[in-house]
Amino acid sequence: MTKAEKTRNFIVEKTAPIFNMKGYAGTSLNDITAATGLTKGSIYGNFSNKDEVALAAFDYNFKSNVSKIEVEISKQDTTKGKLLAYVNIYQSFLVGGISQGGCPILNTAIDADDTHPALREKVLKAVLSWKKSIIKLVEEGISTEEIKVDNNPEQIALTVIAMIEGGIMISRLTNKLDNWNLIMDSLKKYINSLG
Amino acid sequence: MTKAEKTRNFIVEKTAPIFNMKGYAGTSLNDITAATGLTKGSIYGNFSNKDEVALAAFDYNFKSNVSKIEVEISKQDTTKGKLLAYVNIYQSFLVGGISQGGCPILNTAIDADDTHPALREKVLKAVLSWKKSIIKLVEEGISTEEIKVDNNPEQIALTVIAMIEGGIMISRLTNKLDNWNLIMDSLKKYINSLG
DNA sequence: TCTAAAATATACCGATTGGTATATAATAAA
DNA sequence: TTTATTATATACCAATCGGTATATTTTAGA
Repeated sequence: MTKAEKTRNFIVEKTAPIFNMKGYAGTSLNDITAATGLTKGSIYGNFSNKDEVALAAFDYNFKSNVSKIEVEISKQDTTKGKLLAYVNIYQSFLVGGISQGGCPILNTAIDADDTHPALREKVLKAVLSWKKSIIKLVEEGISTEEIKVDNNPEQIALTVIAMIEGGIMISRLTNKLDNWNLIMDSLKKYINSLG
Repeated sequence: MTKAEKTRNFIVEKTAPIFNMKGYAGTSLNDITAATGLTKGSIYGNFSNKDEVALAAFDYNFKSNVSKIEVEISKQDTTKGKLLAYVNIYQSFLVGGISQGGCPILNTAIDADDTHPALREKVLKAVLSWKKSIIKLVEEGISTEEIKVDNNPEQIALTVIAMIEGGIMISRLTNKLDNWNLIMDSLKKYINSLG
């Protein structure tokens, strides 16, 4: 890893939580230099513009998210167990957790939806990939007869994602873990009703 | 209504969709003057700063939301019917609808959560008031035995809100009404399972 | 219709925005 | 250790940011 690569990673790591909290328009180059201790010259020596930093920051936030999910999912050996694992993982977004500022998918989706096509495209792919992995999980559950055949895997995936992301929004806004627990209890009942 | 009051309302009406789409940091005073056709002098003659415009814009977005909800809810005479009415109302956020740019509660919650305490406080109150009105609805349903007694009204309220807001995020991002319909089908089943 | 008050427009302010040209410093190969 | 290259810092740019003092216009009451 060259010096530039190290610096690039360093910049991304330091700015990822800022972009997640303040959004694209709300994060200035001054924020970036302050968080890294570097100067503009160094930032622009490693990225061509603010957009590139923001895109790399989202990739970083999402990937560190995915890797944590894969670890937790692999610990479970049933489909329901794997689906329920999401609850614990995303709870970490509320109590400080992985990415400061809540779920990067939710934050970036809302931030970029009407303003930043390139960033929007990245979040879209992230959601579709999340959806796809849940669908795969459910289909495996159906084939092992753990999940009833009459279920629609895509509907399950979308419902799980909606409840988690909606739950994060409410619980972060109200700052009440109780709210999260109540919503996730509904999600657990939903998952348990599938088979 | 004085001239100033008219102008104030006019500014709020014209800027509300912009704040909803671009967020607080993403909306500039130039956006405000462009949308209204007025000058900075006129804006600052009616508002003391950008914050005040943003706060008024959220109030406007939320209130026009609430008034539409009240109309639709009052058309229904059962608790389940009233709860299901939310689905149709919030669907209008997807197809252009009331406020351009999606649900102002979701957008502003994500936008202001870590950045704008005053705006955050307003969204918080909006969500709590929404939650409260659903709880009231459910409690009425319990008293008329339409809803089973063993249900937790607060949990129902939080679950409904989470599914709607999560559903809006996904459906707006993917730009697929099918996704919304699938999530709302889950919500309908959930509501119908309550009694 | 005249006039005082209210409302809007003009012209400006310093600060900050994203970005760049160039000088300096650090790095790694010879 | 010298040197070419790479990487970072400095100093600057025009444009835009939110905001304001003041001039001009519009409004409404006498």
